Amino acid sequence: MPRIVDHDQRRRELAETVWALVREHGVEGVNLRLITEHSGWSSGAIRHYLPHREAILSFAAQHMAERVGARLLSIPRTTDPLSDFLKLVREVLPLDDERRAEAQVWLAFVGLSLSDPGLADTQGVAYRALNETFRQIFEGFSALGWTAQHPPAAAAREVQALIDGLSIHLLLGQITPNDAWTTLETRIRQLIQAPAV
Amino acid sequence: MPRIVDHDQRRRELAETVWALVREHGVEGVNLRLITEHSGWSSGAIRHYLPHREAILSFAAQHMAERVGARLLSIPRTTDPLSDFLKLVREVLPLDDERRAEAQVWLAFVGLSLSDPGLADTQGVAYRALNETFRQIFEGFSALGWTAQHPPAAAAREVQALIDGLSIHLLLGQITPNDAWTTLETRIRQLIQAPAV
Amino acid sequence: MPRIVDHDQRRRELAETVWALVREHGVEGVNLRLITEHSGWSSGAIRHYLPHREAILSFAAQHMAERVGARLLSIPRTTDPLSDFLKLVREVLPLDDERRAEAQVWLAFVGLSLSDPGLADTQGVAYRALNETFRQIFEGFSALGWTAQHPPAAAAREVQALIDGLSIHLLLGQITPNDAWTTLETRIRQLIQAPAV
Amino acid sequence: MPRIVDHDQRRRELAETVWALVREHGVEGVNLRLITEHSGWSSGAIRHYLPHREAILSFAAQHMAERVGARLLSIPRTTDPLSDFLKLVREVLPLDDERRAEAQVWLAFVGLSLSDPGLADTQGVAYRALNETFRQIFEGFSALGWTAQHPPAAAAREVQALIDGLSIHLLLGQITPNDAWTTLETRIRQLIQAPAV
DNA sequence: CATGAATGAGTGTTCATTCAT
DNA sequence: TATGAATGAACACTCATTCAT
Repeated sequence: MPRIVDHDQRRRELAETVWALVREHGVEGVNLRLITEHSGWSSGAIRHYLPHREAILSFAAQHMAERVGARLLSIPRTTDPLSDFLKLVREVLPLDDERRAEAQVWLAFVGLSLSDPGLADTQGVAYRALNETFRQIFEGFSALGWTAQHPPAAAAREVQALIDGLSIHLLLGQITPNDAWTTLETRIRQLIQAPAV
Repeated sequence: MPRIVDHDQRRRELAETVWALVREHGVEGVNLRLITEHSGWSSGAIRHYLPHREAILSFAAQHMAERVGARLLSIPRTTDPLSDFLKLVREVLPLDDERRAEAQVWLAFVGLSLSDPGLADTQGVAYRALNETFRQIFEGFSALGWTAQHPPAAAAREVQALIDGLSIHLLLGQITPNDAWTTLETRIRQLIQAPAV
Repeated sequence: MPRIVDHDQRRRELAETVWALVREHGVEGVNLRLITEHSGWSSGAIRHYLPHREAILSFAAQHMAERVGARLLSIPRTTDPLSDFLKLVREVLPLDDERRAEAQVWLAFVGLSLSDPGLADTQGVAYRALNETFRQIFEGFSALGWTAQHPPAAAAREVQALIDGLSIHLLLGQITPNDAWTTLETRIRQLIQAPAV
Repeated sequence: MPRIVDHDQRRRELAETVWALVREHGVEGVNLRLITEHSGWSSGAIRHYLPHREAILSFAAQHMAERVGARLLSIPRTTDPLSDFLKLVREVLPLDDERRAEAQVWLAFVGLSLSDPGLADTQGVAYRALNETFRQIFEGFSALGWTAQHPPAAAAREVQALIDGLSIHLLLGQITPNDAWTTLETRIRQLIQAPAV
């Protein structure tokens, strides 16, 4: 009997190699030679798990979205929902190196997804997942009477746009992590205000 | 006697071909064969004006930024500065087909600029030019006493992030032009409020 | 205790899969992946019976020749030798779908055998076996005084060439089964004529 | 101005290299590396004239058919039509090395054409061109009253099948050039008989 | 200025074969 | 016996770039 292999585990391992290469060379700069060299696998072995380049990149993009999503879910809830929300938002902004790496991969794939319907799907799913999360949170605040004038969907939309816009500017090195965070936090605190007792 | 040719005019003509190709094939999908076929020029002729692929793409990105910048400058000033500002902001959001095309090119290049220092420069210049424009406008409002609590730089930063984030979501087809504009306009009107007399 | 397996039976089963694939993809289009998929065997299992691709193809060609030969031998003899001969000849012309499939495999291998000595051997053996059969038959007619002027060997040669030529033209779709059969039958009836009493 | 090149001349030159390689390695054994090595051209140069492997092989097959056709047309007519016809037929049988080489290429392509519609077309055209030539010749004999019982179309069909069958057997080394020629000549002389005066 | 022929390294992908299990 | 993971050379093809004309 041949060795038994967890195909999905292998794919996830490979995705991490791909992320690193995407950061360094851009998505289109990632080729199979680089992947074989950095992953230590032969091209044939890779093919067992992901049949071609497109599948490799697509899986890497998808797995990245899943990883971020999973991390958001793992944030513990406290008795302070505003603080919880700020913590969650902090998880997606590229304020430190790890998150910056993730965002680089995200932006590289977003740029490509404009002319690649497959990647566009992946990006769409990721957008909607986060949007839904935000909307539910704002509905929670709304139920508490904490968001006077903003409909939850509009607030979710605005915060998400602000996050993605600030992310780009952070990645381009045009704003500092501090400014980005202040901008976002200030706006969120405006949107969500506990009613005076 | 060599024919007299306006090199820069030629380059600009070429850039328009490149934009169209970037939209259809993505930046990395643009190759010289496509450019020769769609521009009607031979590869050798192209070489006279832009020596290699990188220069072609870089010029196309730069010229795009300049075109948008020029359009913003051409907006006439009226006696209603808020309305002027909203008009200006509308010019950069991808709400119609023309602007959408521009934004596609922009985002394609942004995605690439993460792993390409040359393009990153171009994007940085474009960012700072717009940021400066916004800041000056907000300073104008500030001088009028129309922006109570927001420092001009912070307001400019926020609006610019909102624009770029909404642009991405528009390009990805995740929000409607209407929602995008409402989100942006509402926020700008919050930031800029004429003091009660 | 190892399972007892009839190796030759397995090989013959495999050959039938290979024939089908040869018809659809051409000899060179047949690869191990296709064979594993269509035979339901793993590549390792195949290897037990036929060590490599060349052996697989060679066996398939050989087994095809044997199958045709066996069918010819199984034709019952009657008291009418001319009719028997015509029946035999009908068995090798690709006039119906089954025989057409056989002939396709034959021709595919013939085309290859020009640059593959191993296959050429197989084709040579098949040629000589049929030639011998034909010669003996013509010698029979000769003994009966039914073939006035044609030496048996020459007649065998001509009929065999006619069969193979017509087969190619049938396979290429350039003549109809009817025309092919008429051509062959007419010629055979000329070659073999019962003497007037 | 770049060097001016006769594309078709180049293609014909290339075809000769391809023929030699087909003879040695079989059609499927011909790869671009071999072609570049034996033609002395770079792969890119080849691409200028024939865009991919399929086009190279297809052109080689087609050009071979055209070459044989042209040679048949160049045979001078004499006052002895039977002798002319025998001369023409000799031109297509692989009796000497040059014609043998041609026939090898032909057979290799025929074998492939069964699973390749494009090549099948080429082979069909070649078949019909020769068939038409033969039929017209037999009609000429018929008009002279030299072919008593055989309809021209049937005679053409038979001779063509005989030629192709004998060609295969010659290529497979199963008959001698002498036997092949005797078989064919004898049969043709039977089909075409000047009426007794 | 302009052409397009020519280069050849580099790409993704295929595939027969090996071999640990 | 049998599996299928793993190998890596080979393949057709692409492409930015060079350069003689």
